[in-house]
Amino acid sequence: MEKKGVKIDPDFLDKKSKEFSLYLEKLEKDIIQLAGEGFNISSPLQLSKILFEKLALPTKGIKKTKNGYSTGQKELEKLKDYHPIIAKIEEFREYSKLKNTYIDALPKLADKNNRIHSTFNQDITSTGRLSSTNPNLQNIPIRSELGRQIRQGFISDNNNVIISADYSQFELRLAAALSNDTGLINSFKNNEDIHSKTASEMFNIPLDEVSKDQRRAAKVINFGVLYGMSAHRLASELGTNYYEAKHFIDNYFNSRKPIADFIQKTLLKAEQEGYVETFYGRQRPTPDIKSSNFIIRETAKRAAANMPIQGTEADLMKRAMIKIHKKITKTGLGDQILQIHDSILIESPKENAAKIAEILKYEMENIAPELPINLKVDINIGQNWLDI
DNA sequence: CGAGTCTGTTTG
DNA sequence: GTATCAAACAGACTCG
Repeated sequence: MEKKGVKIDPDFLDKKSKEFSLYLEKLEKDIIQLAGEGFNISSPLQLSKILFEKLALPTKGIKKTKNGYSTGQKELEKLKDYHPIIAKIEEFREYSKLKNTYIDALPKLADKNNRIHSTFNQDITSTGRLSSTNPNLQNIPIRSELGRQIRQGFISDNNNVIISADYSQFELRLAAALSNDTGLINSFKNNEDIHSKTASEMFNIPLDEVSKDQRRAAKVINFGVLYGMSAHRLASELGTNYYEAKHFIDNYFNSRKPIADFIQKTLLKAEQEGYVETFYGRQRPTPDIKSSNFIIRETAKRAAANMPIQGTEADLMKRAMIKIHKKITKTGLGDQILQIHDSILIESPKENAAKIAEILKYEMENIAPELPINLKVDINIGQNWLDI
């Protein structure tokens, strides 16, 4: 992946850069106007003074940092109704982040063939995942519509296509497998909507009576509570009160006994053995589990509960990548160009795409027959990273 | 002036 | 009373 690199479209990114520049200038003008004086919008310290001293916006419920009131996204959201400058600042942050970190940075790193060669570190993370640096190609935007467009700047070479293979619900499937939660395992086997299923069990109602909000709550819980999300944060994410959130969490663990037991077992191991491990034996030491400091100790517990699942995912991905190298690269069909934790990207001549798709799906879905879970892989094919 | 920290934003 | 895990990076800022 490092040697092959991934091709970008510098003309596309240059065009985007100019668009963004124009709009940022306009935003900056508007913000200065609303503030009544010039200042560096990118400086949280200066911005904080403008918002909370000059404009005297309410500070009730605003988090403090070392240097004053916080201007983070969450805090700005609370101020939105008090002043039109807030929305502009949020927009300024979004556009400048995308321009500075991606649109302008990526073309500088390309070689003469317009390919970017990231470094994939194999000995950095505490769970066994890869990490990507210079540039980090594992955090290219996708969640916001504006940011997602940047993916159009990642393209295949002439006559080639990009093929993506993503594990569906990787984390939850691994949690089900490692805890041997037969109910959850069967739900996956039957291809059920897992968030709706969770909601129906949590709220003790039939599957077809699950409301949109109930499904949304179950989804947040499926991703967060597994690793120790507090009732407090769950309440703020769902917009409900603390007691209801606490009730949700209790219900969740009551209806997912095997997962609750698995977490307990993992924590006990961390305390007694001083480490936790993946299904295949990759270890992470857990010295902080015995810390006398509550915050450090509780943080260590959450990290310990998370590691076997995230780490087993990482083990499986690495095993899959080796298999794919053997079946796809060594046979001359195509090259791996990126790995993003639960997802692999291949570049190949377009006439090989169908064959590669078939190999990817089969090899990745059958990478761990020893685990009591069926893995599911989604394949997409396109000319650029936005279309897949 | 360079190294390191802080704040804030991006991803799985 | 404390509270989701795992990463990288830009720009501002501080320190020696």
